[in-house]
Parts: sequence; structure tokens; C-alpha cells
Amino acid sequence: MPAGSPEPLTTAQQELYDWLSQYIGEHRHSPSIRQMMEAMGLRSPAPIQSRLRHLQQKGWITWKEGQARTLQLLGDALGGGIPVLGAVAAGGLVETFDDVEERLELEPVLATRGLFALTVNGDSMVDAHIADGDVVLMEPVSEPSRLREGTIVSALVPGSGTTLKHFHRDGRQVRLEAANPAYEPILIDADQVAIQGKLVAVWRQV
Amino acid sequence: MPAGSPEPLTTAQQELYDWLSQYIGEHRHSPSIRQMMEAMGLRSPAPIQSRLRHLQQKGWITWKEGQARTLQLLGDALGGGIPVLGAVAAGGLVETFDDVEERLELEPVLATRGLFALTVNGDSMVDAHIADGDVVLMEPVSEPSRLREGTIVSALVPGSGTTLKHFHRDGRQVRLEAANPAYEPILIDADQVAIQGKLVAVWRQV
DNA sequence: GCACCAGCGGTACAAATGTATTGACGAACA
DNA sequence: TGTTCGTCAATACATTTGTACCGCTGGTGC
Repeated sequence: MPAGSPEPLTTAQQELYDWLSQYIGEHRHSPSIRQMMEAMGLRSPAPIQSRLRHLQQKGWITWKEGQARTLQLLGDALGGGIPVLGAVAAGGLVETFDDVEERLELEPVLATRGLFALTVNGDSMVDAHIADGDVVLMEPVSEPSRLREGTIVSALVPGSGTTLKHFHRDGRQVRLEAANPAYEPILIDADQVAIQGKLVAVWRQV
Repeated sequence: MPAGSPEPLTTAQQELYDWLSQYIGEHRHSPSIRQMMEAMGLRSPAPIQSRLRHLQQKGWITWKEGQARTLQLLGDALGGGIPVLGAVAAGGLVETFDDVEERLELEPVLATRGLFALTVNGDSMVDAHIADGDVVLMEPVSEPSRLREGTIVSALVPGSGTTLKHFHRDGRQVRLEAANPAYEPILIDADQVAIQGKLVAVWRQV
């Protein structure tokens, strides 16, 4: 890990941390102390309290005092977003990252109601840096009339299927433009086209 | 929405759901019912119970009965991956998506040990469809000698900082190539450069 | 040996918390 | 008009849950 390494853990502390990491990753919420107790094969909450205190002092976890199941893991992607360690440069200039500047929060996007994904075929959006094989995350659009000009949308055009395009209004019509000069814009009556969703994120797994 | 639409919500239910979404996104754990009560400006837990029951019946949330702060939002993403509904076309051809073909699983990537993120500045990787402002998810590299040719890595070059480049071996040296002809490759001794991580995904939130 | 510390068991307690119940009000609807 | 349903207030209750306290053990280092 690039940033400063946290303090080392004892075996028991490591065991608890690993289990917490797995449990939270699976259940999306913190277990209670007595659940930890059982999982560790213990018969008293005191040892868990002790381990938790040490994990906290060493900077691995945190929680809200007196509040149930508010424990959070620190220092990795689960439980706190992905640490954004800095910026990488275009041409060559760079900065060494030493500390975490912020955290990338995927959860708010993933929690979007009705979120769906589409696999991109072809190169009509290359100028928008969306490549063949990318997966685009789309948020359902309930009121196309409120879309901003230029928003990237997936639209169902009768007879030609679903396509990913920039959305524009053109009088009573809708203009769908590719981000690639090789493709002609589509002009169509607003009531002839169904806007299915608008682009909220691009995901490319290499 | 392409797939089965969820049932609509009343104003009060929507208000609570929105607040929950915001709170959980911010605090990474569910609030208690009494916290919801206060946030909604109410003086009794009963209305919250009612709203929660309805949200559950309509498929928007879930929780573990009797357990504190175990509420979860059922964005289609969490707890099952994001449904990939089909493919969108390049030029114009398309298919209407009717059913879920597969699901996009982000969890395995997010669970990668030590995963970190970098913000991309500049346009040195435009040909690889990585644009200015994108966030790249990086997996720490322990043994640079095992990297495949052409892998995109973040490298710390002495005197010029961190940069995102294609990784190549060139005899005893390492060649770092931008994905933009405007930039010259960097040739450097292998022991002079620190490979910090390799690209596992690109995330662009619009 | 002795001090120190992490770990464990057992117990106790107060607070946090989910849940049930009753009654009332207003909007939507037949 | 009467019914249904969502919403709200007030209260009560059992459980869950975090936390504290005491004593014991085993390893480590002085």
C-alpha cells in the first residue's frame, strides 16, 4: 500500500479484522459485538471489546460510541470507498501521493433505483471516450422532457433498435448525435423515440 | 424503466427513501428508526415504521428483523450486481432488450486487496479511451517482473512524478508509452522506476 | 521472580433500538 | 356518504446491544 502502513496487528486482532471485512462485504452492515463473539468462538464479549479497542487505536476501524452496528473499516475499499491517492499526469509531470485526498464513493451510484447496464458495441461514441466493449451504467429516465441538452442517453428508435447517443432537442423533434463524425445524426419526432436511460457512469474492466 | 417497474411511492415514502439514500451514502450505515423520525420532523416512531413497511412491500428496502441498523436499500446494484440488459449499437443497429442477460459484478474488483484510485490529469491516454478527469482503479503490483507487455500501469519516475502509461520491457530497460502520439515514450532503467499499480478498471461518473 | 499486557470468562447494567397497540385525522374513492 | 388507506401522536414493552467491572491465565521482557 503506497500510503503509510498502519501499525501491525496481533493474530487475534487480525483474525477479527479479516472476519469483519468478510462479514461487512457480504452483509453490507456491521455485525454486533455478540455476533463477533460467536464468530470468534468466544463466550464473552470482553475479548471482542479489547480487540476492537486496539484495532481502533491502531487506525484500522472506527465506530460511533454507544450506537449499534456503526462499525466501519478504514484503510481499504470496503467500508469507506476506494482511497483516491492522487493524480496521475498527462504528459509527464506528476506528484507523489503520500496521503489519501478523498475517497471514491461508488455506493451512491450503485444505490440508484433501477440502475441498469448496457454493453457498448461499436465505435459510435469513441469521441466521448466510450469504447467498444465498455459497460455503461444507465439511470432510468422518467421524464425525457427534462433532459439536459447533450446528455448521453440510450434511445429506442423504431426499426433500428437501441442506440447510445447525445440527446438534443430540435424544435418538435429529437436529434440523436453520435460522438463520431462517421455517423449521421438521427432526426426523429419526439413521440417516436423512447428514451430508456441516461448515462451516469462508464465502467471498463481490463 | 426497461425491466419490471417498481411500484410508485407516496410523497412521504419518497422523502424517507431519499433521505435514507443520502444518509447511508454519507455515513456508510443505516440510521435507527428514531434518527429517521427526527430527520423527518416527526415525534413518533410509528409513521416511520409504516413508511418502512410500505417501502419493503414495494421492494425498495429490506432489513433484518429485530436487528438494529440493518436496513439496506435495494438499488438493483447492491446485492446481486447490476443487470446488464443488453447491448447498444455502434452505428445504429440495435436489439431491444427484454430480459436480463447477465449481471455486472463490481464486488470482486472492489474487494481486491489494497485497491486504490487515481484521478487522471491530461490527455496522454486518450487513445486508450481514458480521458481527463477519469478515475482509474489500480491494483498494487508486488512483482513488476511479472507484468504483461502493454499493461497500463502507474509508474513513479524519479524527477517527473507519477504517470499512467503502457508498460513494456526493452532489454534491461523499461519503456513507458503514452496512448497519444503527441507524447514521447520514456526509456528508463528498470531499477529506476517504481511500478505502483496496474489498471484494473476505469470509472467515469458523469 | 515480577511487572506488564493481550486475551479470556463471567456477569451486570443502562442505553439504544425494533416493534406493537391504540386512537385520530385527512385525502382518495366508490 | 361511508370506506379505505396512508399518515401521525403517544405510549409501552421486550430485545438487542454497547459498555463496564472483576478476576484469571499465559507470554514477554526486565
